Amino acid sequence: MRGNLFAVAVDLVVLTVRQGVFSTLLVRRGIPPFEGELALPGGFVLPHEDLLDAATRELSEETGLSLRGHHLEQLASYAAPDRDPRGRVLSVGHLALVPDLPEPQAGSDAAGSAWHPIAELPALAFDHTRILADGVERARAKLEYTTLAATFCPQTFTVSQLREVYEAVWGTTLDPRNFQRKVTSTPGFLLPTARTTSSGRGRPAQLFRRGNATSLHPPMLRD
Amino acid sequence: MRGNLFAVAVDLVVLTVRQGVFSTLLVRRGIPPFEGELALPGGFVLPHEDLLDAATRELSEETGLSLRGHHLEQLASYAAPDRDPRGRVLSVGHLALVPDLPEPQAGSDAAGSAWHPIAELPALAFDHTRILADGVERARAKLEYTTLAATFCPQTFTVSQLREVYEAVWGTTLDPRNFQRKVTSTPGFLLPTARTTSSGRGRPAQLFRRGNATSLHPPMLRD
DNA sequence: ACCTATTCGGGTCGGAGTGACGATAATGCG
DNA sequence: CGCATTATCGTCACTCCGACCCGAATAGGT
Repeated sequence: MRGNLFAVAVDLVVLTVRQGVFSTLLVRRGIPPFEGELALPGGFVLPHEDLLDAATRELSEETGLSLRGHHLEQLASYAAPDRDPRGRVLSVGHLALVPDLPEPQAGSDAAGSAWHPIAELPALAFDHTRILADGVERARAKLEYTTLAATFCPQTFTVSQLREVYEAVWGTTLDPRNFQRKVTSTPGFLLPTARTTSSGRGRPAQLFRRGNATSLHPPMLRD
Repeated sequence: MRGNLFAVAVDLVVLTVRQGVFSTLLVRRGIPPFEGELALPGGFVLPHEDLLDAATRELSEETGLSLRGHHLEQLASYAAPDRDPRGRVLSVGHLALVPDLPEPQAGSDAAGSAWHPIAELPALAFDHTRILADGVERARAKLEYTTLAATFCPQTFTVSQLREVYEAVWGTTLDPRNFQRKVTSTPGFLLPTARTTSSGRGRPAQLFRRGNATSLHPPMLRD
């Protein structure tokens, strides 16, 4: 085997919708390079570790958040020769879609971590701005033809909450009646439960659970 | 930087349609491990090389084929700890879609290379069967909502040739009249030229060139 | 108790897109 | 010349979507 060796890292684009705002999780770097700057959570893969395991572990170490039961997929790999001043580092970007989680805790290599709205993003370390943009675009596209929007919702949720997820992620507004017809007529998207949304004004809404369906045919149209 | 170093390789899923048969390019390995077995073309990334450059170079070295002007995109990374008996190797899979190219030539590290129909695939070295399956599925999905089917065609082609691409890749049959209506009514998919398909039986067909459109809204439906 | 704002959710209507399929045009072949 | 073959246009019914109306069910104010 030739001797051209790389360090391999994983970086995570963790997306959520909190209080109607499409947001991502960023850490403030506690060590060089880019010390003190914002970056995606992530770190180096261990010698006998798989990529998804490394992503889960690094997120837990840096923010205290667990991805158990949540959506996690590989995004793409980034390996420009000069993307890391320390040397040749290939980073495998990952995308996680989670419901509104608790506030993150500071951990190893990170001076702190917090949720940031996608709409008002600061500059990030390394090429993380590009990785984040790719993750956001992947998430926006996947809402069109999959049922992944429900992964942004709590375990039971209303049609309106699901609609607000689409509106937050896409930055659009959707007609509530047409949206309701679309999602309730898709078999396996929503499982009905007892209606108990006494909170808020207006007529109480029925609560649903995620169904088994994963794809959406025909797709939901973005505007 | 921690000392957990990987060798990084690129592997290529090169897909084409030749004589109506959906096919891929495989090499017979000339060196261990898996010497003598079939594998995807690919090899290690050089110290200052980008991933797409490495993919283009490796394909040229192993088969003599050039990807200039053809579609090439990153597919996914594969990094299971035991995927290569030589040690820790991360491979970045790539997907290339090309028209009917000349027969490949044998090159470095390869005892020979040839086109193989997707429908009757032998077992491949490493985890290349999985990488190939991911590439094939990506290609099939992309024909639905992009105009990439035209990248399988020569520079000028008829609507029937384009339809045969869809039929070969999807393994289905499509109604010629509805297909014609769909592709000719999509702005920017096909650019008309002079009609000259005197070859073959039946009424001569108009020749088209690829247009500037990249996405297909609404998508082409697979069956 | 009543009205009103608000939200949920069922329904209608027209247009775009598609599948199924008929009809016509333009060639090669016997 | 007849006929098979292929390309291309056209028709019709159906589905799905966007725009919109209206009733149903609650909270809050008076």
